Amino acid sequence: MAIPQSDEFSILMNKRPNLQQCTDPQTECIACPIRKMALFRGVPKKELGWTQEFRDAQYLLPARKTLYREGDTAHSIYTLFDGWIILFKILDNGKRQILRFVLPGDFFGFQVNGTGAAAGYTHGAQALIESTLCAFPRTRLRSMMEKQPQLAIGLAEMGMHDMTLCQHHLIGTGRKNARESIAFLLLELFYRVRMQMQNGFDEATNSIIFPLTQEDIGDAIGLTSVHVNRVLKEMEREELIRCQRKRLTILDEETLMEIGQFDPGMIAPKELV
Amino acid sequence: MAIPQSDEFSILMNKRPNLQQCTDPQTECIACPIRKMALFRGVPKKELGWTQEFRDAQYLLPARKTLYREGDTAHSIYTLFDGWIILFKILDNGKRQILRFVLPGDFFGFQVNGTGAAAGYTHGAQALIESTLCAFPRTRLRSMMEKQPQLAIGLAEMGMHDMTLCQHHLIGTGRKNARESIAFLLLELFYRVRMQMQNGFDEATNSIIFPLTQEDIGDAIGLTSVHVNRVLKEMEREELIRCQRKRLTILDEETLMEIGQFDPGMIAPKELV
DNA sequence: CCGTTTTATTGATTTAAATCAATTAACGGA
DNA sequence: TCCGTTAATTGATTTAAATCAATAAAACGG
Repeated sequence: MAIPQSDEFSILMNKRPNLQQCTDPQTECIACPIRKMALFRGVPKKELGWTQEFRDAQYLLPARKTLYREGDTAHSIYTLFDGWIILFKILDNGKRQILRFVLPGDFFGFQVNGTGAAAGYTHGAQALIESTLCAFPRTRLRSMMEKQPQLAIGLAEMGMHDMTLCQHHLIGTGRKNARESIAFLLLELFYRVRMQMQNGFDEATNSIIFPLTQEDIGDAIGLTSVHVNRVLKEMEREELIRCQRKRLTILDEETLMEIGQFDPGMIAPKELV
Repeated sequence: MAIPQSDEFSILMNKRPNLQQCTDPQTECIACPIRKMALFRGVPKKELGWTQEFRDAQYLLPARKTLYREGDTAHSIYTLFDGWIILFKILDNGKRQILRFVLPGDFFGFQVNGTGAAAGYTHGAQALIESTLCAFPRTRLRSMMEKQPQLAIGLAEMGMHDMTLCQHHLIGTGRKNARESIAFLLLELFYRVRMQMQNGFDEATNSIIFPLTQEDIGDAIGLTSVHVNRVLKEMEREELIRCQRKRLTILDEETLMEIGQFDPGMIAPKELV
């Protein structure tokens, strides 16, 4: 299947040196296995033909590479097809705050400052592991939504879900101690990977792929990597978790949920009505 | 002008004992002065007639009263017409995290767990000062959006704006110290009140109405009221601000912006495209 | 496989903010 | 205007987490 190269494509490739176009895209939108949880969840299958037209192309972003930086001109919005991406912001003092962990099916890149051609991303985006992205030109987003109101509703619903996660992170950094906050984050990511990543979860060992460094964890919840390490080590000594070799194993889910005040329902996707 | 009492009205009045219906609503939706920044921003004026039909009624919520608690059945979504409301969550340990400050024109009450009749609010809502609300029955939200896609786009845009604020709060609690975090919050609220509240801003003194207690400030950014007090006092000694008698005066905006790493553009309402 | 660069780990010390504890000031209602 | 309650203020002390510092262990790129 050939995907036509739009104008946006060449722009995108110039501006995003780390991207490689997928020569053999894995799916058409209509058959997309993650569609049910993604932006197009509410869009009837027969309508998905035109989604394909809007879509720019599928791209591959290698592990640890930057997709865009804060302030970069925002040409595209993205759906993550496969992989793991972080959105973050660097402060004046050099510290980094991770704003969001993007997993397959999640939609990102729509938060910008300014409008039209002057729109610039409010945050940076970087891959933790090799990731496959579907890119949609921003310029067509509004007409897409006008053509298919379900899309706007879907966008609002996803926004609501992201908001819930952001608020829980806020609670974590604001009103929980390191142990509680880390327990919550580990469980959140564990449940999300289990739901969203085809190959991320290993049922036999109750473990997930976990590409975060201890510094990443710290930057997500406002701690130093040193302190994250101490807390993780203690949790390992208590046989609550095992966190090694880019794999996170949950050994005592119940206790961990109590510590983190975590309930899977809290992070389940929401419907608007 | 008589507003018909819907079924939802009686439900609402039973479930929300603090609410009083406005006998003389201040405006029809079509003439609403805050519409331009609210949910109906994008809706053409000639279409606003039906908004009126969807709207339940206008209500008055006295100062310091609770509108709803976390877990309460979610019958309505709200637009704040006038006043000041906080959305918050109480943790197991009794601590409170303020999630959002709602100012006139803001839309809230749509974050729920569960669907349909089982939907319950994920957070509590309480008035800081006497507030006037427009209530819309949740059950009609989807049909409203299908009738008027602009509404869904507007909702997505407002969600994006709220998300930006939430992310900035996350940065504040996660990666800023008390002084920086407080400076940012004061400026954010100062700018928002100036933009959103007709009577909130006094140009002569460069001050705003500021009904937060020092405990509220602390609960918003993850500090104790004792520490908030010390930082505020120091800022007053430095002639950066004056914060007394429910009024906040900004004396040295420039320095304060530097301390808080604040830029008004960061919190400006965003457009989706 | 090997040198290089990141990450993880652990100990010693410091510090920003919490906690504990009183007072004083302001506010709201009778 | 008085009284009871809530909010603000200030000092003394403790503590969770940061910082500083030094290896050890993994991961990576040829």
